[in-house]
Amino acid sequence: MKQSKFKEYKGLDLSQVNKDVLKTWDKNDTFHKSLETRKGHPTFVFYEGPPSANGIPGIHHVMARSIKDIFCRYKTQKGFLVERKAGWDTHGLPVELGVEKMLGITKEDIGTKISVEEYNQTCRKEVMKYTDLWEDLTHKMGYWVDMEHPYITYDNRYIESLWYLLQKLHEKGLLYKGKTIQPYSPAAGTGLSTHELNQPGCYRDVKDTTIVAQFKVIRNEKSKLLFDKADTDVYVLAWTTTPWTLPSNTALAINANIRYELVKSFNPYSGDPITVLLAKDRRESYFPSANAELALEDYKAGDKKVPFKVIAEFTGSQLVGINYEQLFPWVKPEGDAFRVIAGDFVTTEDGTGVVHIAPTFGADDDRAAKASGISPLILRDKANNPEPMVDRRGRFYPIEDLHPDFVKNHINVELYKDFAGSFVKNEYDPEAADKETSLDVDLAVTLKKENKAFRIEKHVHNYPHCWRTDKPILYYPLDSWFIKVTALKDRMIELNNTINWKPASTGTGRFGKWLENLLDWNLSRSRYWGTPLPIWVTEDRSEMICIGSVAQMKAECEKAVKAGFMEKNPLANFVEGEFTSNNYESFDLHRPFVDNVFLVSSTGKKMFREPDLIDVWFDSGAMPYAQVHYPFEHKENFGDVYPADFIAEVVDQTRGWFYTLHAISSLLFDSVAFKNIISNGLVLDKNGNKMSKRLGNGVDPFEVIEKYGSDPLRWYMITNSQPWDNLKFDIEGVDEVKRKFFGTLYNTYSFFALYANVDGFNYSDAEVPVEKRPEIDRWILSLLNSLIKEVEDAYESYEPTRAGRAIQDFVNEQLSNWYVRLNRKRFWGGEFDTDKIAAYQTLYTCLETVAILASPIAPFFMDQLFTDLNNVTGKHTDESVHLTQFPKYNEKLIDKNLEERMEIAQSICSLVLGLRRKVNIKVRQPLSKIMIPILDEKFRAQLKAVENLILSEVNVKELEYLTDSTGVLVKKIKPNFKTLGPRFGKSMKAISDAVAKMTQADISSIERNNNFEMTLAEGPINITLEDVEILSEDIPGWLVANEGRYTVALDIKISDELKMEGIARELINRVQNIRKDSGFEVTDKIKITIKKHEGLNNAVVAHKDYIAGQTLAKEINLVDSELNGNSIVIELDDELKTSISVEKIEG
RNA sequence: AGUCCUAUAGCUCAGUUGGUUAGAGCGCUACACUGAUAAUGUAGAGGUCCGCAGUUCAAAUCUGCGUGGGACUACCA
Repeated sequence: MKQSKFKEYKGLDLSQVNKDVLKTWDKNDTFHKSLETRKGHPTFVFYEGPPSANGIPGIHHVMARSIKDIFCRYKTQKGFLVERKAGWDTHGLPVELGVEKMLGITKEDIGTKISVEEYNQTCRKEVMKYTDLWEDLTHKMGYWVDMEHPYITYDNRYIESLWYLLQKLHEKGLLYKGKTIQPYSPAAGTGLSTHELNQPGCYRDVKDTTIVAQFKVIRNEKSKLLFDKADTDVYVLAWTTTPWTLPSNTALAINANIRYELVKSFNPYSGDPITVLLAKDRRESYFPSANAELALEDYKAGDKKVPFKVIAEFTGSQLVGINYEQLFPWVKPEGDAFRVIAGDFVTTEDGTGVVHIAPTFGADDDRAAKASGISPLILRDKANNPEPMVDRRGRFYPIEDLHPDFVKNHINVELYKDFAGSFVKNEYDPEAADKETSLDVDLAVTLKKENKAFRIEKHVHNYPHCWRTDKPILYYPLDSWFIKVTALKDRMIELNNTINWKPASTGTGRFGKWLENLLDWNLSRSRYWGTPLPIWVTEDRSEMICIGSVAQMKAECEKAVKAGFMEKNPLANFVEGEFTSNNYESFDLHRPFVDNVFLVSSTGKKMFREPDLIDVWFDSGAMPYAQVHYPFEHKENFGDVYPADFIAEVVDQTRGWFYTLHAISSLLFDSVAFKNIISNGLVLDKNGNKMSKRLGNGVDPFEVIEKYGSDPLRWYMITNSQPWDNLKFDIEGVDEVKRKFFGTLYNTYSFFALYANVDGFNYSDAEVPVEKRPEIDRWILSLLNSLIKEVEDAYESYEPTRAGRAIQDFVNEQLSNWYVRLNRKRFWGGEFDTDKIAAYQTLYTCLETVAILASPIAPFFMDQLFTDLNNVTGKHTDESVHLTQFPKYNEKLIDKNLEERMEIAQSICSLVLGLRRKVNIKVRQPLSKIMIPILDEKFRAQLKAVENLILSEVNVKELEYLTDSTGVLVKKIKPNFKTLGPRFGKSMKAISDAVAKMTQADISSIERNNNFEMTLAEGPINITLEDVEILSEDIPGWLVANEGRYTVALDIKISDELKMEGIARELINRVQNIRKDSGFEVTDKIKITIKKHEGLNNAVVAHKDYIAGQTLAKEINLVDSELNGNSIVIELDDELKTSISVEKIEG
C-alpha cells in the first residue's frame, strides 16, 4: 500500500496512536510475524514470571513489563527468535484467603462446612477472576507475550512436571521430612508463612513480663572452677521475654568468645547471699558500678542498693559443659539436658550474655540444642506422640491429654498440676482475655518465692502477631518436608557468580548474602489449593514412594486396586503419551482426589499420601521446565528454551522467584536458570511513599494509558531513573515526556512531511553520497551513527535508561533544535537540487533510524512513524518497525572532529545570541562582524569549517580571527591539575599561585618555547604547554562574552546598509505573517503593495529580489495613495508604520 | 535487629579513572523569535553535593562513623 504523500496530522494524539497501531497489529498479526520471520534463527530465551491473576494489575506492572518488552523487541530486531510464553501463578495462600473471605469461612470450615472439592473448585475459578483485566493491560501497554498459550500452574501437565522434579530431588536424597520451629497461630490453629508474618502491622510492640532467672549450678568436676572461688550457691543468670518457655528450658547458651564474670551479691527479692555468673559486658546493667563501693557485710535484706563483688573472670569456652538444676522440675526430659552449651548467636547487646534455650519454641534454640546433643523438653500425648509442652490451642498440656505412662514416669504432677491447662498468653484464653494476671506473672511469682528470680520487669519488645486473628503467634515445632538446598550451597554460589545482575549489587549483596546464609527450603504448606506433595508412606513410615509422573501413578494405582486398597483406578482413562487437554482433564491431581489414592508398598502395606501441599514458590521456580511440560514433552529441544538469557522482575522477588529458579536449576541441572537479570525497583507515588490501597495513592494504569497512550508512560518510566532505582511516579512527568520528546519528534516529522510532500520527495532519487553532502548533513549523520552505537551498547548492557536518554538528547537537542532549525531554508523554496535532496535524505534517515532505535521503548508511536515514512519510500519490505533489523552503525561516518566543530559552532552562536540580547539588537538586524581569538591552529581550522554556518545563524556578515599578532588579546592562564598533580603533589598550591602570577609576557614565552621555568621554595621547576590551559577572556574595547574555552566579541555598529537589510527582513517577516494569517498555502504566489514610507522605500528597492524570493511575491509595488480595504497596518519599528496589502495571484 | 539500595537546585535526575567555576530538564522570573507555531530560543535567580571524621597536593567522587528514606530477611534471649 504504497502512498504518494507522507501522512500529515492535525495534532499529536498519542492515545489515538495507541489505538490505531494496536488495530494494525491485531489485523496484521504483527506479533506472530515477529516470531515467524525469525524461525530457525538462534533463540533468545526469555522467561515470564507468572503474575497472580487474583489481583488487579497496577502501574508497577507496566514498569516491569516495559523492561521485559524492551529487550524482547530489541533482540527480535537483532535477528533472534524470542518466544515469550505468558504464565499464571494460580496456587497459594492469597487465592485461598480471598476465597475464604468471599465465602465468609475460615480454614477450619474447609472439609466441614464446605467440601475440599467445592472449595478448590472455587479457588480454581476465583484465581482467574481478573484475567481479562490483565490481558487488557498487556494488550494496551503493548507488551508482546503469548497469552493464547499461557502456562497455568494448576494444569495437571504443569503439576506433572513438578512431580517429576520432586521425584528427582527425592532420588538425589535432597528431600526430607523434619520437625522445625515455625510461626504458628494457636488462635487460628494454623502455621503461618513468613509472607503472612510480613503483612503490614504484624510486628507490634507489646509489653511483656520478662524474667532474669537464676539457674542453679550443680557442683561437680566441671563446675569446680566456679566453686573454688565462691562460698555460696552459684547461679547462671539468663534473661527471657517469654517466661512461659522457661519450663521447657533444657540448656543455656553462652558465647565461647565472650568474657564472663562470677559476681558475689544478694538476691534483691529474698536478700539471700548468692554468687552469679554473667557476661562481663552486661554486669553494669545488673550491678551498677555506683554500688561497687558498698561493702557486702553492710547489706540488709530490702536495701535498694545491693552491693556486689566480682570474684572471678572466665572465657565462655571454660564454662561449656557445666550442668545446672532444672528451673521448673515439672517434666523429666527424655535425654541429655540442663547443660551450658556454646552458640555463636549469643551476644552481649542485651540480657545477661546467657541465652535460655527452649528447643521446642525457638529455631535458634532448636539448632543450637541439636548441635550440642541436648534434648528438647517433650511430652507424650494420648497416642504417645512427642509434643511440646504447649498444645495446639496455646496452653500447657492438660494432664488428662497426656499418655498415662508418660505422666507416671516423667511428670511431677504435684508441681505441674497448678499450671496444666493454663494458656501461655491470655489472648488465647477464650474466657479470660482481660484477666489481670497472666501465666508469665504466675511463673515469675513462683520463681521469686523459690529464690530463683533475679529480676522481674515489664519490657516492650517487637513481637509478631497473626494478621488474621490479631493475636500473638508462637514459634512452634511442626512437621515439614524440606529440600536440602544447603547440600549444594557452594555450587549455588559459584553459579550465581556467573550471572549478570542488573544492578550487580543485588546479585552480590542481597542475593549473594542470602545464598551464603542458606537454610533448607521448607516446602510444606498445610493448605488445600496447591500442588500436592506426591509422597505416599506406609503407616509405620518404613516405606515411602515419590511419584514422578501420571503414568507411574496410574501403574501404582493399578497395583493398589489389585491389592484391594482401592475399588477402582482413578486414572483408568488416562492414556500415557497423549498430551491433550482432554486426556489430562480426565482426572485431577489436586486435593481431595490425591488424598483418596492409596497405594501399596513393595511389601504389600497400604500407603497414604503425606497431606502437605508444596510451597507455591516451587511452582514458579519450576516454570522453565513445567511451562513446556518437560520431560514429557520438549525433552529433545529443551536446550532451546533453557536456560533463560534474560529475566526481569521487581527486586522483591530476589528471595522469591529468583531464588527458587536458581535453586531448582542448580540442584537438578547443575546450571543457572538465567544468565542476565534486571531486578527493577519499586514504583512509589510522587512523594516517595509506597503505593497502597490504604493510602489510596495508587495510579490506575488504564487511566494513564487512555489519557496519554502507553508510549509516553513507558518512555517516562524508562528514562526518568534507572530501572533498579525506585521510581517516584509523577503524572506530570508523563505529560512532560509527551510534550518534550514525542512533541518534538512529531514536529520534526511534520516539518519533514510538509515540505517533502510539496517537493514530491519520496527517496526515489539516487542517494547523494555522504561525502558530497554539506558539512551539517555529515555532522548529523555522524551523530546518528554515534547514537546507533551508543544505543546498541546500552541495550546490550541491559541499560534501557541510557538508550532512551541518548535517543531523547539526539532528537531534542541535535536533530530538532540544531539540524532542522539551521536547515529550514534548504527545505522551503528553491530548486529541487542535489542540496535539497541531500537535506531530505539526511533528515529522512535520521527519522527512520530514530524510529527503529526507539521502537523497543515506544512501540506504538515509533511504528507509526516508521510506517508513515516507509509507506511512501518503500525502503523497507517490513510492514512494521518491529520486524526490521536493528541498524548497523557505520564507523566511517563517525567523525569526531566534525562533531567537535559543530559543538564549537553551537557554543559560539549561543554566545553571540546572548550578546545581541544584552544590547537589544534583534537577530533580524544584520551586523557586520564578530571576532574570535584563535589560540591554536586546530581551533582555527575547526572554526573555519563552520564559519558560514555561524554567520548565517547569528546574522552577521564577517568572522574575524584574532591572533597574537593583532596585539589586542588579553590572555589568561590556568594550571592543568591533572598533569601537574601527579608530578608535583604537595607543591601544587605553590604552582597554582605562581601560574596565577604569570604576566602576558610569561604566557607568550611559554607559548613560544613550550617551556617555562618557575622557582618555588623547594627549587626551580619546568612546565610545558601541556601543564597549562591558556584562554583569552577579554578583548579590550569590544562587547565580549565567553564560555569555557571560547570567547567572542561582537561589533554592534549598524551602518545604513545594514539598517536597510534589517528593514527588508522585518518586512519579509510581516509579509509571512500576513500570508499565514490569510491562510495561504506555502506555495501560493502573491502580489505585495506597500504604501510608501521614507524609512522603508530605499530598503524595498535595494532588496526587492530578496524580498520577492522569500515571500514568493511576483510583484512588489510601492504606491503613494492610500491602499484599499484589504490593507493591513504594519509596524516595523517604533517610528516606522505603514500599510500593506498582500494578495494571492494565479501562477 | 541484620543485609542491601539510596541521599546533588523547589521537583525529577546526570556527574567518567578523585583534578579546582557541580550540570540538564521541569517549575519560577524576564526577554526574544515566529513559514516547525497548541511549537521554539536566550538569559536570570536558585547548591552546606545529608552530617561528622579520615585518606590525598586535591573529595560530590575513596574510607569510616552517624542521620533520613526505601526494600528485603528476621523467634535474637
